[in-house]
Amino acid sequence: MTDIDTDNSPIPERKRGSGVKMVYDLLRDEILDLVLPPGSPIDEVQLAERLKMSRTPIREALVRLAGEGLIDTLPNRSTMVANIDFLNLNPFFDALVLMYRVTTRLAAQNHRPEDLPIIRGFHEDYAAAVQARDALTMIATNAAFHAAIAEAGRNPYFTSLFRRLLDEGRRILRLYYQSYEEQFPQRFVDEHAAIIAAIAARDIETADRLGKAHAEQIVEQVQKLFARNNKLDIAL
Amino acid sequence: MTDIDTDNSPIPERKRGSGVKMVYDLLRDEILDLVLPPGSPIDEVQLAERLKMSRTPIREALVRLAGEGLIDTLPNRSTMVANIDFLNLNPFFDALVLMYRVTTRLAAQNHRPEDLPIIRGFHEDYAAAVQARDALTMIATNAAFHAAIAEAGRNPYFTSLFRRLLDEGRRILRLYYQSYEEQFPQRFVDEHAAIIAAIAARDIETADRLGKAHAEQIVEQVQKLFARNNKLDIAL
DNA sequence: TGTATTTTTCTTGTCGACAAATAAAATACA
DNA sequence: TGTATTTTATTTGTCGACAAGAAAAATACA
Repeated sequence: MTDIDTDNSPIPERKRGSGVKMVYDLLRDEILDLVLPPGSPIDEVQLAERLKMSRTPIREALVRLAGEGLIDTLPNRSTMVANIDFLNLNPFFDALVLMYRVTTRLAAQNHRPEDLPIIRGFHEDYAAAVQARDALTMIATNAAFHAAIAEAGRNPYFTSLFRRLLDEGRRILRLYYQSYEEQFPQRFVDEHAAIIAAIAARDIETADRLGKAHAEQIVEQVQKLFARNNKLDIAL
Repeated sequence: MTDIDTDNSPIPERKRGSGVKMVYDLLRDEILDLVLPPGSPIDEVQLAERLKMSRTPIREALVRLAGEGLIDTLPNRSTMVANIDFLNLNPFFDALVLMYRVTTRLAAQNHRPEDLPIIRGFHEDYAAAVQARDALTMIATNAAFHAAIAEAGRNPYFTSLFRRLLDEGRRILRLYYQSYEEQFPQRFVDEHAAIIAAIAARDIETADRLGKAHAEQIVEQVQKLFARNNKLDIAL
């Protein structure tokens, strides 16, 4: 082995403020896709070596992730990917259903014409993923679709909470879809279309009702997966 | 002026993890009490000198505060206390009213016996502040009272959003009470008592209704202050 | 005098190093 | 052999220093 890099390290330089964002995005994606499963230890030094930067920007990214509840930090000890409380998902479901409702309702009330193409774009991406039976893309595009609706509702407080819930939902769904290759039914695509129509028509009450029903469908679907999984666990 | 500290700097040492929390709490309090008004620049070096520590823990505290929306950071440039969008407080009011409702409802549903003494304690603190016509303590204890109710509701997603809204509310109220020495009416104390009763009785619907009415009262009160202030602004 | 360009200053972002706190390993002791 | 104590090792929290980026100041030019 020689001292000279095989690639002669041509461009090891990054732009000045990009380090933190790079680490943040990388870790966030790996956490949400369960590449880093809940409970995984996160080693600052190791990350620093891998990404060829000092610990400082990595530390800042970790602080931000901790603020969003994606990692847990034990003082003076280890830091690890946040666990999911599978024994009591009710608070999560409660918050998720309410935010589905509220953001859909507000989108019907406050959206601007330029919002609709964006929402429709994610809707089509989602439909394509359903067609292709690509569960992972379905999970991600579904979250993006509803996040876009929330943006159109123009309430940053609701939007930020909803994004956090959708992120957590990605982790939960990913956990079950990777083992069972389940898929969202076509029904969800149709419901998305109906939601878009209600928003475009500025029909607030219908949007509210559809948002709530859609959310409860999803919760029910997840709970079904859970029940089946628990039965299997017991059977084994 | 001599080089020797007047106090001989006897214990300049802090415990290891306490630096960040100290800075965070200090800045948070100063921001919420408008000691640092919206738009104030925050100088890392200056803070480091004042608190006799390096910039690293200060930076970490700033990252956390930015994550909570209390400060804004411009890349490679200044960082300053987050502004308040006075021209459009509707999203704030919408979110505030909904969280008042939801947290009060959930408290009626999920509280445990040990939660009630805590809630009643803040209730008494608030009543005392009203009696003493101490506007600042009223603002703070009112927020603490409702945060305690949210905790009893045991939904961390709602609680964290609600805390953020209550923080923002402290800033808004503080701005107006410091100029007009207005005060919350006795009515709010009575409403608080009724809310506690509904929670203790586990009367979910009543708690929901009272929480909503109480929130709308507060929003109306704030909007009244705004209207009066705007009239004065125009008159001047 | 007004505008464009260069220089300076000031603040932030990143780095490498060191010390404290904890966990793990090793040792002593019963 | 089992428990308590010391020692080692690993990881975090903090520090001081330096360089990049942008604003402000100074200069050049019309």
